[in-house]
Amino acid sequence: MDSKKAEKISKALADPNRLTILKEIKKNKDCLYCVDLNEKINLAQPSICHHLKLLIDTELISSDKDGRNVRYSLNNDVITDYIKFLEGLKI
Amino acid sequence: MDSKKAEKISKALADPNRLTILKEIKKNKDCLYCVDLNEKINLAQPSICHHLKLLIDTELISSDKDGRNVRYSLNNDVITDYIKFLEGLKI
DNA sequence: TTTATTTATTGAAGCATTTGAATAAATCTA
DNA sequence: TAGATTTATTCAAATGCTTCAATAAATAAA
Repeated sequence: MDSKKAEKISKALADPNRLTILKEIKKNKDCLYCVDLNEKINLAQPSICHHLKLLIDTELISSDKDGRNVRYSLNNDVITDYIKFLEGLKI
Repeated sequence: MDSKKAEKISKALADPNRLTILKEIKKNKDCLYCVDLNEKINLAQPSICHHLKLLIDTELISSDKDGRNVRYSLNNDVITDYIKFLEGLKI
């Protein structure tokens, strides 16, 4: 992973609501519908949608259309690559 | 490491110039003077100072006064803790 | 087909971050 | 001590990010 990608992922992780979304996805065993987040996060629906889009852009999560819902899941491998980048910063 | 701290570190890592500073510290074997950065980074001195302060605030780096210079060094343990937080996000 | 539900988009307000000029503070050197 | 060098601070402009109201689009249910 290059610096540009790491910068984008860092930016995606630099928001309390987006971290909450990631933790909720984990809590729901890698499967979460957008509508469930409206109950968990104190934000208007377009704001949640905006954060989800940002997480998808960085490929931290993926989306799967399921009827009129969308199911979100975590991309472990992207986090793993990001961790490798961070290990590379260490002395 | 709690979410609040992880969020701050993410924010600190979410800037190309700050990532460059960290990489330069590594390149200089965990020992870098501020004045050296002026040659490496295309920013005015107050801007570099601002970024360094931010990295110090998150404890990603430490500063040691050395005469009229300041020596910056990396805190591996904070990166390690941040990585542990990220591992905790994975499924 | 009509209505309800879920998600996405647009646009604007409010807030935070980045940047550098000006300047101050600290310390080294002559 | 006077001048040079290095780092820090203040403040304002420019830019970017977060948020939500309004609205659209897509699909399910009645």
